[in-house]
Amino acid sequence: MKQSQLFSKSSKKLSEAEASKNAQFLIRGGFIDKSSAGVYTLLPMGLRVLEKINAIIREEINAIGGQELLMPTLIQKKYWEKAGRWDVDVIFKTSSSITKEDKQDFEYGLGWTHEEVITAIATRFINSYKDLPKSVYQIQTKFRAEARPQGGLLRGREFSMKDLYSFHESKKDLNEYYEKVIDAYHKIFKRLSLKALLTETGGGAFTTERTHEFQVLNPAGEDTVFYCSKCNFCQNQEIYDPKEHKNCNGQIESARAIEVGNVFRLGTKFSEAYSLNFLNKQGERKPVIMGSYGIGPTRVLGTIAEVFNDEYGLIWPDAVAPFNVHLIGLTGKNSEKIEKAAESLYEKLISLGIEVLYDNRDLSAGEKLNDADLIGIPNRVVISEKTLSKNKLEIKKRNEKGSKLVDEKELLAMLKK
RNA sequence: CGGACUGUAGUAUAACGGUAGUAUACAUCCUUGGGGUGGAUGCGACCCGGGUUCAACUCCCGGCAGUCCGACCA
Repeated sequence: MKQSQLFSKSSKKLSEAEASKNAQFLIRGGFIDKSSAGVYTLLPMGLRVLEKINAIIREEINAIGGQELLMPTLIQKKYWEKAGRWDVDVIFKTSSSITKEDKQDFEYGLGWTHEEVITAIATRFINSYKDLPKSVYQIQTKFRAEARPQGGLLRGREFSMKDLYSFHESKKDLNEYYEKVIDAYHKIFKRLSLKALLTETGGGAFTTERTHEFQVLNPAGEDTVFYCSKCNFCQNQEIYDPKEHKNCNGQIESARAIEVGNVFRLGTKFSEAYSLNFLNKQGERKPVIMGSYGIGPTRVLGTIAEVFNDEYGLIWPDAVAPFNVHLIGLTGKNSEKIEKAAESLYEKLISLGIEVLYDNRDLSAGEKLNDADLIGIPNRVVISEKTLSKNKLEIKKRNEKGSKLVDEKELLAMLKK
């Protein structure tokens, strides 16, 4: 991608009112654009990052047998009513009926979660113990009428969500799958370079049992967790009980944290509301036992931006960076020569399958270098009069201080790693 | 949803009851050429509705929108 052709531009200043770091850097860098409170456009570069996050999530969820599907966003009133979730604060409702005569049939709520829809669908396909277990997921935009969106991408009214639902014949089978999902989530967050603590918390309205969420320690988080510096003990403030920290002499500390994922044992709440039953081996009719598991990719994007940055801008981890290489031609007096060299390196990197953002704009060195810091691509490669005269290239890692002069061969070897 | 504050060029900001200023971005030109180079010219704005007034971007009321604090948060 040539930077001169990029749809977005970076900007130097942003309203001081925009408090969160992730919003500041993502908006300034041209990754997202704020449309209204809690509602954002993902600009081309932001979408590239999001798609990389999604790809990692898909790989790991597919690996535990999740099958991807896509449910509707417009969900009729009757679905919500069955489980008693039509009159909730967070639901966005269509403001008026489509036809005056047939009002009832045309009331919709925008999907803020999909337990009701997936359960209704499953009644068509799950009838026997032979049909179990099953698990399906989607990555879709969710809508929630949050009273106060805040923290940039951390809490929005419209956001993307990977929601996975599983169906089981027994509690035991659910519990086994629950552990598998926890494993998969650990892998996902590790690949995303996020240190996510498996945290015990309450079950909300679903269940009196404990459930789990994945929390990334960060001051921008809305939750407070208590965790042990030695063992895996970690509890949300909501349920924290120091007596439960046993067999370990580690110190308990508390910190703010961002919830990037959660796992729930739904039990039979929805299967009973929707008569999702199956016949077991003995021919007995039983409600299907369900689980639901969420990760918010846009919130993950915001979290990564919130965690990986310095005073100059973002520092993307390799796995999700919008590009691998930011190639900069510092054109000057000999601009033709430099442009030519940069252009040919650009073509070469592309032919090798390396994702490159090539800054071919006619700007001063300072502007280009500052922009590179703001955008935060992991490898910065500079071609200039100085490097050209030595027949070398300069490479600098965004997360390291010094730069190196190397020849093309060495550069390619470094990038292949 | 309660409380506080704020709405001015694409963006960020200033002043003023009477001609709306600056920076940046953008356009053209000159200059500079490894950390937002310097300069010239140009383009471009008072959230909406009502009220007070000779006159409202400015004061008052209502709406809408935003930010922050709190409550809420599968």
